[in-house]
Amino acid sequence: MSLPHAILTALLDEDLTGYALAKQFDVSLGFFWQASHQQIYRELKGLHLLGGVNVLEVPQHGKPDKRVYSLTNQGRQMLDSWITQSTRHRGTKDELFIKLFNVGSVPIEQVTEAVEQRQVEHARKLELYRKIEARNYSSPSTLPDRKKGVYLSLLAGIRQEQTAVAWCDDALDLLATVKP
Amino acid sequence: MSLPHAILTALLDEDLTGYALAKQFDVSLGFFWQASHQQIYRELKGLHLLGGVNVLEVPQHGKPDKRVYSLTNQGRQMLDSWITQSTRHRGTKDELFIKLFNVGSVPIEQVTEAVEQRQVEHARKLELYRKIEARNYSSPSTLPDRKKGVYLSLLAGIRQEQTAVAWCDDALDLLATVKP
DNA sequence: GTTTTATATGCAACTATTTGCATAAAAATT
DNA sequence: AATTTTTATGCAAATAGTTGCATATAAAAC
Repeated sequence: MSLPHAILTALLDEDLTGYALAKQFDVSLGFFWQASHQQIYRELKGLHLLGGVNVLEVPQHGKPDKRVYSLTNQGRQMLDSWITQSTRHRGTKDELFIKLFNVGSVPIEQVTEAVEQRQVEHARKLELYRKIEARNYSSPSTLPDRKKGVYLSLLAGIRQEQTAVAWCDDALDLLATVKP
Repeated sequence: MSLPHAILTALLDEDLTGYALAKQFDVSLGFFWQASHQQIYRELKGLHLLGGVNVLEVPQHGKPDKRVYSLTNQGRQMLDSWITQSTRHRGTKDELFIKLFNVGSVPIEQVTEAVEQRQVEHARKLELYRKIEARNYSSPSTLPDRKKGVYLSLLAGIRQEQTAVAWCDDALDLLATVKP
């Protein structure tokens, strides 16, 4: 039930094609709610049927016609009423912890390797988030209201990744004491 | 592809019925990989077909027969080979951030409320984790190898929740500056 | 005494998500 | 000149996960 609203949210600031939405998801909202282009195209169709978005078909030569989607008033209302509904929280779902639960029963090197790889991923993401922060949110005290939520999301991402990187360090230390 | 391995992992230390597995998931592995009892019963059937688990049918009066599952050598091998496979990392998927991306376009009270509720959830989980820590992991330096991974998972949980609770504080501060 | 909770299993239907495939041309790179 | 990437759309199938239902008893709480 969230993807449609994520799409409507992405359309708040600009009109976008399905393709552009997918790209957008890769660099901002997608940090917190990923979606493939197939999913997005499917949902856009659904949202159009429900009247949440308008389509403007822009003919192109050779390529398939561009379909530029924009938010309707009804789409805005959908967001408004969705916001009031209870936010459901999915717990963590992470294979890495299942692997950790196997420590002592399986070869330790593989688990250690998994944690090392994970640390690299977290470090990369942290670096990326920090770059975005430096570029767009260097003075958070003067942010316009419209950007405060996005900034807070980024901040959550940064702290999550920091915590994760630090935990990987400690985990690797303790895993090093496990007999093979 | 993870739930079967989560189940095999839970069977490492003790034989369990589907029902007991579901309960187990609610208090340990399930902090990091939740599953409903319907899912678990379904997967157990599949694992039995694949030879990963044995079943012992224990007749009972009135209630349906108890089916106690135990790990087979093949099940152990499944875990061994799964451990070597690359760990895939699902990014965050959290509605709350979609709501935050709406700040400035929707009534702010609702978003604030969502963050407040979330903070309560995180605080509750943190408290629970700490209790478990105090009860079972008070001296992490003398832990047997078999428990080190579980402890590290718990530690990750604790740090995640701490980070989240603190972030909620800061988020509420900034959201308080948004005009309604 | 009645209601609720815990034990114990499972099917069926629905919703959500992922993966694989398919097309087609412009633009950029090698 | 040839290859790769980017733009742009979408179907179909498979996998995963949720929700609703169904059954049935014992034990505990009210």
